Amino acid sequence: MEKTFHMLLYRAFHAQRNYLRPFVAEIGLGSGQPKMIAYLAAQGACCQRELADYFEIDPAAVSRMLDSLEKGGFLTRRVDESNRRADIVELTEKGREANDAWQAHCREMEQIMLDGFTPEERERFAQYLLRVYRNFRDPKAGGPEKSSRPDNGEEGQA
Amino acid sequence: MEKTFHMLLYRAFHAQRNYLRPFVAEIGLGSGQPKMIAYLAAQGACCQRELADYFEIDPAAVSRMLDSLEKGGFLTRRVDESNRRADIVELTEKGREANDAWQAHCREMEQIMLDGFTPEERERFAQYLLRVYRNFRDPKAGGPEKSSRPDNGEEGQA
DNA sequence: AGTCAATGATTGATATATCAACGAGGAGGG
DNA sequence: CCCTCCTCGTTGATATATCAATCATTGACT
Repeated sequence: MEKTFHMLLYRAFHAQRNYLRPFVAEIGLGSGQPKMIAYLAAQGACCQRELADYFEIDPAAVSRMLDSLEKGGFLTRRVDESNRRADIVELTEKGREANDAWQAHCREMEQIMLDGFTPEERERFAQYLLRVYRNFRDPKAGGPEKSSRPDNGEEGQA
Repeated sequence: MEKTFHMLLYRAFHAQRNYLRPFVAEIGLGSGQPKMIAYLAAQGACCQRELADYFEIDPAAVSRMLDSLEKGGFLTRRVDESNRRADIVELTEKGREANDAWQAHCREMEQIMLDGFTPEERERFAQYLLRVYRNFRDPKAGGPEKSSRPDNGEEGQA
């Protein structure tokens, strides 16, 4: 059990999340919020649907996280006048500062987690993770056909 | 942003979780419950503290998940007479059957996610994930040590 | 023994996620 | 023009997770 990939991925992911938790709290964010401000800092203003699509989470989760971030002054929401269903979400200066602090912790974390990895190993590791992600997105369907995974769009977002 | 290890790990982990979700629901379990019954099936009866320690989650989360599993008839709880603070948690037959179904889905998932990986690549990938986990558990404490060689197969952790 | 700290489990408050249902706005076909 | 369908966002119900506080039991020290 300990050596299944399911468990190995669980351990690595949880260790990462547990490492970051105190830093995220110190910045004044909730555990799922840094990725929102990171996307907004990197890609600029966007609608909530784009955030939900990019991180593959439910739009409802985005809605509630942005409520909290907006109340905390990290971002603003305003109606998109060219499509009045959508909101335009944009970072404030406070949001950008929070992102800078978070990125610094992420860089430090990457040094710790990859300690002892050669550049070649880092590259291979990144490729392995990406291949796993792509295998889930585009399964080979070689065996029994499962129709539970309808086609989901393009791969080259952002 | 897309190519940070933080994001790559997030993508791989989420894809795995999203793949498993419909199967877990079909078995009649919640998203965090399969790992509980998997541990109990593999290691035998234990107390709740042991589950919390093994999966590195809060004992409160274990308590509530076991409430649900007990109510669903997947396991039983009884007081440990040799330490009346602790409960002994043990799978029922229904719990073992649920685990069998879950393990089957896990094996199928591993085939999908590692499609195209050679045996050597699988082994390297597993070692990389394990090294990341161990780097988080035992950080090098800041020193510029270049010669760490953590690829020994032994692990005396826990 | 009697006090006090540590341990195992539970409960409450809150954040993150899902799904389902809804309201509001927009796009096309009668 | 109006009706239908689709999209974007929100809200409610529920599951998983955290932290903090509590209760009961155990163990250790005086």
